[in-house]
Amino acid sequence: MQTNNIKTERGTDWLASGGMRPTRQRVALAALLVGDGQDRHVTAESLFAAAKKTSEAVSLATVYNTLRAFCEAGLMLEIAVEGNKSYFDTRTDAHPHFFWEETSKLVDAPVDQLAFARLPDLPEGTEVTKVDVVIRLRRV
Amino acid sequence: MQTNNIKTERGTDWLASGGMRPTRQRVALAALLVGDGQDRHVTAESLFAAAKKTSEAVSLATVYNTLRAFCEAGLMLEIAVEGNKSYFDTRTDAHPHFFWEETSKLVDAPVDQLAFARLPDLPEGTEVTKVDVVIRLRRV
DNA sequence: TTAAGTGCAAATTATTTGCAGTAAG
DNA sequence: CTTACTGCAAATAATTTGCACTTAA
Repeated sequence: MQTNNIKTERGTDWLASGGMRPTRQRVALAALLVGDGQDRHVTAESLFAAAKKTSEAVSLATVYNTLRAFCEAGLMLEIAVEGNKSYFDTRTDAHPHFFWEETSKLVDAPVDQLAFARLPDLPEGTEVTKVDVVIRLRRV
Repeated sequence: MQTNNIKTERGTDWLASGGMRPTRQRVALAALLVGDGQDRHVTAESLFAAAKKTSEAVSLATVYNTLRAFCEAGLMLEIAVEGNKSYFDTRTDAHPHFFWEETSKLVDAPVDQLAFARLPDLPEGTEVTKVDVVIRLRRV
């Protein structure tokens, strides 16, 4: 199938850009994550469920280990929005998030629409590694 | 001891302001949390450890249940900074946090020093419940 | 060939819950 | 008294790890 070839190719390129060996499992997960060129937010469980639906299933432990590996390779970022489960984002530049509390859904917010007029003075001897902004939403 | 009476009294008042019955365990935890009038950030484990050092020990399960109850009563807020453990803050107004990644320490950042020039437009049919800002720090 | 990657099941960590006993109003 | 609270131990949820097997380079 042509479509899948393209997705696989995108995934393989993405892996290569992080210096990662294209194993069968990684290629399958990468195709799910970046195959359509869109940014994606997943939990280990949600990605595991998505993989199970394809012809290339991957074990849950490998999904966990692979997401960690993608983060270490700089291909993904981990985001803390709930105290109990980890979210992973394929977009790696600094940007804010919308989070629906009712459905636990996480999406990107437009980065160009966020601007700080002022950030708090940093404590002595520290520097910022990252500023996380999570805008929590409720249906109205 | 006079000091402890004051701490206990502050804790009891705080419980009352949330409409909570002042049981022995709650009073002990409240004294640790708000006894000196300062805002405090704890995890269930850190509060459990602090309680164990006093003459009024509390079981770990009760620490968990009580922190949850304090949040439901509006006396504390839960903050997500790491995907694996929950932090609880005695300060309940909207304010940013500093988080030391090396030590997993969480503290308040001065709220008056934070200002948004612009926030992203919200998706249709939603309203903001809360905007979380976590400034992650590294020792330099 | 060989170091890296994978999958299972068992281990760990954080947290919740069932239930019998205890205490506050 | 009576209902809410507590503590333990067992249950659950999310995640990691040990180890034998497999595979990309």
